Amino acid sequence: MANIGSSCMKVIEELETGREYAKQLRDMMNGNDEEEEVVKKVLMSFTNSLLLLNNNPTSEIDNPAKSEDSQESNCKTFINKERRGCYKRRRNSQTREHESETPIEDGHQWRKYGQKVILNSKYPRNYYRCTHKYDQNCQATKQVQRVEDNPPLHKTTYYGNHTCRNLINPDIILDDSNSHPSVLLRFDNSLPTAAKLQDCPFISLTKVVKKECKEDIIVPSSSSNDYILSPELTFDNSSNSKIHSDYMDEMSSVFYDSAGFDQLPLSPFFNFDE
DNA sequence: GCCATTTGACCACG
DNA sequence: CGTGGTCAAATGGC
Repeated sequence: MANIGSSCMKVIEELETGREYAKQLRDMMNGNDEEEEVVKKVLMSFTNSLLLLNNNPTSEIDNPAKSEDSQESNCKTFINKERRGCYKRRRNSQTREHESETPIEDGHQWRKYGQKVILNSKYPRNYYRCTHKYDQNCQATKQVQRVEDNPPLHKTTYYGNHTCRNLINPDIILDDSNSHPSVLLRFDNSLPTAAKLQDCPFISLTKVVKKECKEDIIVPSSSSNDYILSPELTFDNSSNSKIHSDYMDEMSSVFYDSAGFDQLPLSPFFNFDE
């Protein structure tokens, strides 16, 4: 686990950068009251976030019990090591389901993070997140559950869209012409599972992303249209500092909860009022 | 030692 | 309060 204190400092740095950008935008505004109002709100959100973080000194970070009551619930995961399972539960939008006799390979790398016995289900449900959750803030998750015995039938439910760019096999991850260009799923192919990638000709890609790419962050090309996070959000141009994943999780959850996906590439800002 | 998986704990939601 | 989704320490394979 990353050092919470230093991560916190990075978050603060990012927020300060965001606030500066918001100020610049405000200064560039000329006359449109509606736009100015939105920018003011954005500015206020950055300021409030900084205030909240600055009111939680590192001593409290190291001693979660002290600050428990003062934390917003969605900050607990970030601030508080000891309290697991605290998160913003996703909504049911942007799901896709697929059933097949074997668990399908969709060309992305997944990491299992949980397994749960489901009521009235014979088999446990397996939870996977994208391997690039932390290095590229890819929010895609999937759930795989065996639903039938004979013939074996596995139901895979996808949540969110991949924003990562490290495909195991780009040939099978093409496009979804009905929706956003970052939706990169197609179900009519199969590949070996991630665990069997030693045999896969695309193994070189998996080596690039070892350690879940904690070190090998790949900056998305600004000319490409198949990522949905604005680069302003993700990287500090001046310091070239790396993002902190937990903060980006929250940012992204705001995206997923409050915005339509077709708006995502356009807006580097969020509405924290929701 | 590194990394992915396992599994119990935790907490949001209905 | 029960269920399900996620976290993170423990564990095991390489």
